[in-house]
Order: sequence, then structure tokens, then C-alpha cells
Amino acid sequence: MSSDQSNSSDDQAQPPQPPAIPPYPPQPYNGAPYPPPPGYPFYYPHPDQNGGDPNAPNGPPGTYMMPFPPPGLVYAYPPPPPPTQGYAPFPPQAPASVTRAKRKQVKMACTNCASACKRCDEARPCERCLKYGLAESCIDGVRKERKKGIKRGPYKRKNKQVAGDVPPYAGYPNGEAPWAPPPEQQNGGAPSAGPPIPPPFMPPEGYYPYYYPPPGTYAPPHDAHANGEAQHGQPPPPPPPPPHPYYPLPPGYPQMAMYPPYPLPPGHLPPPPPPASSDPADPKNGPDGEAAAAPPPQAPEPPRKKNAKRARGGQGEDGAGKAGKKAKHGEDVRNVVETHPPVIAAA
DNA sequence: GAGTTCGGACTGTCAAGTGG
DNA sequence: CACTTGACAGTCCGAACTCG
Ligand SMILES: [Zn+2]
Ligand SMILES: [Zn+2]
Repeated sequence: MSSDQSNSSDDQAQPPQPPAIPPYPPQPYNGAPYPPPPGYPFYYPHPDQNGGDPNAPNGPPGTYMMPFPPPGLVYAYPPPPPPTQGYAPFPPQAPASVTRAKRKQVKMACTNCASACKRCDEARPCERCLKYGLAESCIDGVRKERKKGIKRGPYKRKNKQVAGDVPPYAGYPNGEAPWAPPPEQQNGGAPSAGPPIPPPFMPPEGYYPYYYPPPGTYAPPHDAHANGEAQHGQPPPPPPPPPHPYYPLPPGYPQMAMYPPYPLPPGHLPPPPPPASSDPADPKNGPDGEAAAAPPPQAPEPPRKKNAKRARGGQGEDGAGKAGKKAKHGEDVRNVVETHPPVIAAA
């Protein structure tokens, strides 16, 4: 919740955050053009790129997320002309700098912070323990020794990228562009004859391409099986939401900045207005917040699947690495820590 | 609303594997 | 032996939950 950000209940005060981008003002749907008013970009930050990280130095995501983007809108960048209203556009140079800063971890969290899964610092007692009056129990944990003798099999050698070499965009339906350039171009050789084929369509880092079917057609509903990801042999695959159901834009296509007025088809709900929030920078103050109760027809890929009821014993994608530390949560250790009433005002 | 819990994304580190 | 790769072990974000 915003409690983490706003009142920093148990974390240290966050550094001053960049100015939040004002939310897209709620507007009742009245058959008017679906997209945001002029000046509102259809930026769609990649979930892993600064998605939802208000602490990211590149600024909060704060991007207008559409339940489903309007057909005809082909691509989500570059930024439109500066808005006439006071709403901040995405920084023009954003695509180049959307690389999210890595989260910095302390080498060893104190036992209290570790058991509470909260941020620690190098000091002992750490800031959080001081805040909660746990200074005397603020000690470093003991790091387990890494397992040895684990066989790995042959390594996959990554073919090194030469400078200027453009990696294939991994977001295509089959992982490769359907219009691969001829071999001579791929090898960097001089184009033999005919018009040069434009380079692969590459979105700036952190952005999805959007290519929408012509008016009159609609994006297919999300289908976990169609994504080619959820089939690990398990019958009910935990639905990793597909990146998006649309198709990449072939090179040479003109970009459409905004699609023409387009009334919603009958039966489609208008986009839910963003909830009136006191914290515009809060990443979940987007459509994500409502997603649990009433998922919008074509919700874009959530930055993180957090809406499901908590299920115990899940494994992350790096879960293999966590196999040995499953006793992490769900033990009483935490009670010793966080059940402790905050003694902030004890003085 | 404030505080707590904890799933899982993310990071750091280092052993195993590879190439020169 | 230096470097790369892969995965273990850890941190901690942030949503869900609980409590007063
Ligand atoms: Zn600590
Ligand atoms: Zn501590």
C-alpha cells in the first residue's frame, strides 16, 4: 500500500522522490474518442523496466496504463508534442534512460530485518532496529555456506554481440521476426540489390510495440495457452499474462500517433477511471487496483501478479534457488520482530 | 489507517564449466 | 588461470492481510 511509501512505517525515509506525474484525469466515457486527450502518450513501460518502482531514479512509472489500447494506435513512442495542459509528458529521452537502477542490497541484513523482509543497512544497530527498539538484538545473521559439488552440464555460450549488432526482438510471437532480412544483410554484407530492408523493428528499451488490428477487429482475449509460456506440462498453468495479444509492426509501416475516434463496441466497458488517489505516484493506483474485483476486458500485462490471493508455498522463477530456504517465512521468528509495537514515540 | 505478513522479484556471490 | 555461466542464498519491495 501507499503506507510503505508515504509514512514509511518501518523503512527508513525514502529519499526525495521525483515529482509524480499527475494521473490521467478521470473522465466519464461518453462515446468520445477513446484515447487520452492529446498530449497523453500511450507509453507503456515494461513491467520490469521501472514498473512500479517509485524509488527508481529514473522516476516513477506514472504512466497512463490503458485497460486495452485503442486499435489503430500502432506504437507507443516517440513522445507526442508537449501537452498544453499541466500534465507532464514522459521525458523525451526516456526510452534511452529507462534502464532501471539496480536495487542495492546490504551484504548482510541483521536478523531482525531479515526475518521481517525489510530493508536493513550496514550500521549496527541498523536504522530499523533502532526505530523499533531492537538495537540489542540487531546482529548479523550467519550466512549459509554455498552448496558444493553441484553438477551443471555444459554451458550455453552466449554469442557475443558486436557493437551495432541489433539483437532480435524477443517479443515476437515465435521469438523471431517474421520478416528476417536476407542472409547477406544479416551478415553485415553490402545489400546486393533492390531496396534496402529496414532494420528490425526495435522498440526502445522498456517499451512494447503495439500493432493493432484494423478497425472492426479486436484483440483476442488473453489466452494463457496461446502464450507458449504456460505449458510446462502442468494442466492449470499459473497464468503468466502474455506480453500483449497484438502483433508486431512490420518494418516500413508508418507509425500512427493517434487513431481516429472510435466508439467502444457494445458490451465493452469503458475504461475504469483511475481511482481517486491521494498518492498519484503510487504505481498500483492504476487500473491494477481494480483488477482483482473486476478485471478489465483487456488489461495490459500487470507489472506483477500481485492480485491473486496469497497462496502459500509458491515458487518464483528463481524458485529453484530458494528450494533450500523455504523456512524463510511462516516461522515465528517474525513475530519476535514485527509484532513488536513500534516504540517510536517512546521518548 | 497503521502495522504486519509474506510472495516473489531482484541482487550478490561463487562454484562449475570453458577456452586459451 | 582468467573468464563465463548458472544457480544458490540472500535482500527487500510492495500487495494482502490484520488489528485497534
Ligand atoms: Zn536491520
Ligand atoms: Zn537491525
